[in-house]
Amino acid sequence: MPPPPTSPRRGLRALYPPPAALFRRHFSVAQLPPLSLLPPCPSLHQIRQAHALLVALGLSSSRAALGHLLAACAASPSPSPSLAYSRAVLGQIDVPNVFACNNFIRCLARSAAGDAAPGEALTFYGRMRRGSIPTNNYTFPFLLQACSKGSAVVYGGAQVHAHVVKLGHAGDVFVRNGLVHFYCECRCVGDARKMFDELPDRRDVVTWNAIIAGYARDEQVEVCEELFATMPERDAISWSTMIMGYVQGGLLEKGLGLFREMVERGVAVNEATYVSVLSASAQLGLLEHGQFIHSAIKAVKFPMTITVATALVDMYAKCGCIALSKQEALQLFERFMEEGLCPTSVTFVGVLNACSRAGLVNDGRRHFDSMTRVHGIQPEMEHYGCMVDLFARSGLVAEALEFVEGMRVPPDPVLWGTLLGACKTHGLVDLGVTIGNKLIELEPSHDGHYVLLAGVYAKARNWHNVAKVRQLMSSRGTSKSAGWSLIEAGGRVHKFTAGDREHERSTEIYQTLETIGQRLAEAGYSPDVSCVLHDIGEEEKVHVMKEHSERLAIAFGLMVIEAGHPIRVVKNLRVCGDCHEVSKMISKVFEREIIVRDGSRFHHFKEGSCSCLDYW
DNA sequence: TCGCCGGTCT
Repeated sequence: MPPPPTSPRRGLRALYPPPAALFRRHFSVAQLPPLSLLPPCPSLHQIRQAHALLVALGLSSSRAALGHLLAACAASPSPSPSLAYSRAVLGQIDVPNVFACNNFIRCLARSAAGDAAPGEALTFYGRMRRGSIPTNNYTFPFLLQACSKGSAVVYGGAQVHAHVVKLGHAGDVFVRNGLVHFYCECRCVGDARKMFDELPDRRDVVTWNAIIAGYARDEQVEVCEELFATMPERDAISWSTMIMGYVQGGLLEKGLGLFREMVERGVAVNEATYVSVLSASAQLGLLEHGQFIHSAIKAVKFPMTITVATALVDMYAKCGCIALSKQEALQLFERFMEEGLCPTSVTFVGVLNACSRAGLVNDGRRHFDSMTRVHGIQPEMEHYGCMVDLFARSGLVAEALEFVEGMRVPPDPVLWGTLLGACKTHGLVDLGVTIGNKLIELEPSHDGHYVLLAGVYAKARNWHNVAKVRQLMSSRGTSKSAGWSLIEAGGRVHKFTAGDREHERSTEIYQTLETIGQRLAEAGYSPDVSCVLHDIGEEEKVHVMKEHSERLAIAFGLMVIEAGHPIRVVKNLRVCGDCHEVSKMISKVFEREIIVRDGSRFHHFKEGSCSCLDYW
């Protein structure tokens, strides 16, 4: 009888000897084949596969191998969900060496700022010192990165600085850059500058970029400009940092101008630049500009990374024009999910924010759910904020409150502020008063809280308590910041305050306001004075409101901005209800698109409606 | 094994 044919299984087994034996034959332990096969940014799944191979190879307790596994965790694109895993890996090493420890600190440093993990890095460093595990120059950049994450570790960072000096690493450029970044991050740009000035020959382009970023964060744009002009060499990051400096300092047009210069000079535009410029477009509400950048990204076939996609989602969410593209952000999100990109927690802020602005309650619920359940992303305050805003604007105040109850962290003042805004809008006086008083207690010098609380009372026409809140505010030494509106025309910035008569064309402006008033009255407008918090007569209130700064700016815009072009106004405070209504009507009656960026969001007034869907 | 920039809730 002939022997039975070899089954495929047996054939395979013949081809592949047990992996451990194969690998032992071809590689030494130091070469760590399973780990060297990992891609540069491995997913947790890929890391686990490599780990399984290590076990099969009998390397599951090798200090070197486990150290490399930790390095892979640190480089993983989603370190936060794998933190438990990193801890477990570290726990497998009897006596961790400096390499393993450094990479574990890096894992901790890379987790979300709100987590306890960055703080834990300092504790862990302390254990290293006490356990006589040596530290090296690699330890400190990671440790400082962790310190930069949370304000709770500011003093820890200063202690780390002392250790850097004591242990002789103060000359290391990487360590110095970490310190400059750390001081900038905790708003001590002066200390960062000391580091920067101290050893001029221990600086590289990163040091310059870091200090420019520090001044940018501090809104000291002139210093940024000076440093940018004098730095010995610039890379793409220098350019995008300077662009960001302009954007954060409110000099948005200048930022976009520098971007143009960068492109003209042939500096390679990188991911950060696209993100900066998209952010500038978003903040300016320049939908068309943002779309132009989007098409440029497509034209040069720039890789659609998660970061770029997120910036696009953010831009579309913020610029959302009424019918045109309010759901573009969500469509984009769906599309890149289909392409298999892995969203980050920031992506979800953009997505949830888009849902909130578009009033899409069910989509918001669905995305929030998939974020936590499918992607394992722990919600942060920003996500909660979007959800609360979403519920509140849809009138689901009870659900908003229930949601707050179920949060894993206590609400921050911003979130309470969202709820207070909802109380004002929906006329929930009792709840509004409770929250308002709580907020004033939390942040007594924040003028916005008093204004909102007074607004709650004003809505109920309780002028007595409106006056009491105003008194309380002044007795605390807090005053309502003066409102102003800006408009750009003829290459100049024109600034208006309420009732302003300083402008050279003031007479014409007030005549235009009269004309506006007449035409709106013909269209059926009647003023809503509930936003005026002074205890004055109704007639006087109408008068005060009529001269709000944005009305002067819009009137001026109607005079000088060519027909067919939108009127763009930037205002520091939030738009009042009546100015909002008036702007809507002007957009219809005068057939003019008006774009007002107020203290909290954009309002695109077009054909009688507003992109904020009347909730802000 | 490293650092700098960029996207986030009223």
